[in-house]
Amino acid sequence: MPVPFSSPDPEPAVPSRRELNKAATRQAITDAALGLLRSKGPGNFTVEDIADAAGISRRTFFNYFGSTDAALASIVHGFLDNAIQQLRLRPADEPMLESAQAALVALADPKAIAPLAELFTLTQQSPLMSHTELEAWDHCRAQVFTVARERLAGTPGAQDELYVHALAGSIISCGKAAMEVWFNRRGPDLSPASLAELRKLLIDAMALLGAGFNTTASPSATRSS
Amino acid sequence: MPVPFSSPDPEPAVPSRRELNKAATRQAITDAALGLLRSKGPGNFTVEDIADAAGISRRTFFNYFGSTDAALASIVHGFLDNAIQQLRLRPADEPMLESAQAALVALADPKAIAPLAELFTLTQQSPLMSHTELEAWDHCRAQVFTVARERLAGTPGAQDELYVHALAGSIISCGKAAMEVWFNRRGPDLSPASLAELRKLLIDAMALLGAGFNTTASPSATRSS
DNA sequence: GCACGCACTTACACTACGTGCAAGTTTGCA
DNA sequence: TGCAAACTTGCACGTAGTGTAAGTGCGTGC
Repeated sequence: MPVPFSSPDPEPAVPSRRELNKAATRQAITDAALGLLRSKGPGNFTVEDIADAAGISRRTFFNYFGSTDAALASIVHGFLDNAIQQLRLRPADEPMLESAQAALVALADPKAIAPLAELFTLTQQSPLMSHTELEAWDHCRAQVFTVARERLAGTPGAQDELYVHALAGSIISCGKAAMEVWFNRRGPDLSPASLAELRKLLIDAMALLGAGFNTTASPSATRSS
Repeated sequence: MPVPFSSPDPEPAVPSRRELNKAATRQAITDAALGLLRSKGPGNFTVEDIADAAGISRRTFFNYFGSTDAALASIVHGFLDNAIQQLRLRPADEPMLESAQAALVALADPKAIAPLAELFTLTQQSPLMSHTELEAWDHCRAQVFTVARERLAGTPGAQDELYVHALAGSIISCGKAAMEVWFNRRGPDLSPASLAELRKLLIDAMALLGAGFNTTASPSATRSS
């Protein structure tokens, strides 16, 4: 407490004590959940275990998350929300596929992807995570849909609901596909070479989509480095 | 019954009494679940309610399905399994997107789509169904992946895991998009005109995918009849 | 036709989930 | 300092889902 005045923190909209407490509790919960996932494996711990590890009551856990899955999926949500943020930063007149490519590549960074990679490797072999993870991706799809609809509002021939829905869904599917292939190949490897491969996979996936999956007409898309 | 011998039913591998009983119970459960969904709305009935309505014990319900959601999602599974069957019937040298188009259009038939349409309209406004429905679509995606991998085994430039994963995911996404747009527009309408529109949406969605979402280069894709 | 074995159903018990409620505690504000 | 709102907590309750052991119906070999 160096400053006697109101704002020791130069952040916008001065985060109040309450907000900081809530954020800390939230973080403590996800940390505890991830720790238990590491030590006991998926499905082998209860909400009470998480609450104890986080130093809160069982009831309070449910004030933050609806289930253990939801607590863990918040990691995926964090990553994908970040991706959406990147997507919104792209110029509005850029083609959607290029924007998606850029947003995803920006996220292929150790800092952002490390928790996701660990979560993925810890839950890969068990279908216990699938529920909420699928929901997280679908939530992201809905947000891509919103962004795409805003952008294409004035584009002739693309104002169709069908076009926007299909595009958003396909972008998400290709992003998922790239990540899945990467995890299958590299596991929890976060080395620069591995991340470079992820970036290439993401770019290639979007290129495939843009080329309509025509293998004959995609010069630099399907071959590895 | 023209034959006095063992098989009055010309089906393969004579379904035994046990199998018939199981199938009947399974059907009774899904019927009961759908009925309760109609009368009470999503989330307003329990497993015990379903079991009572189906004339079985609560425990037996769990011998067939893991949750109420799963019981209802079996309808979606039935539809999508049917679609996969149609897909497998297509000639192996046909382009995947055309096969998918054909398989989906073959399913745009009142008989096959009626239960799906009702389920969809009953659960549309509530997210209670999303879990298992997303899983059903993802299960279908995995099967499309398998079919695609088998087909493209010898195709040069397409042997990539990435290509097959991205293709399968995108096909599913576009199929979902077409159905979603159709339900949003038509609700539970199963008239020939409505089904014709669904077929058109499915065809258009696959065409969009095949054209790489290039609006400029898709002559007959995005306009309604 | 009869009895044995297996598949299936059922009741019971138990753990864990998720939520409403009515306290108690902390924070923001006058 | 004192009050109000936000937040945490313990308690109670209904429901989900599973292990187990006993009962019932079906297929099979004798």
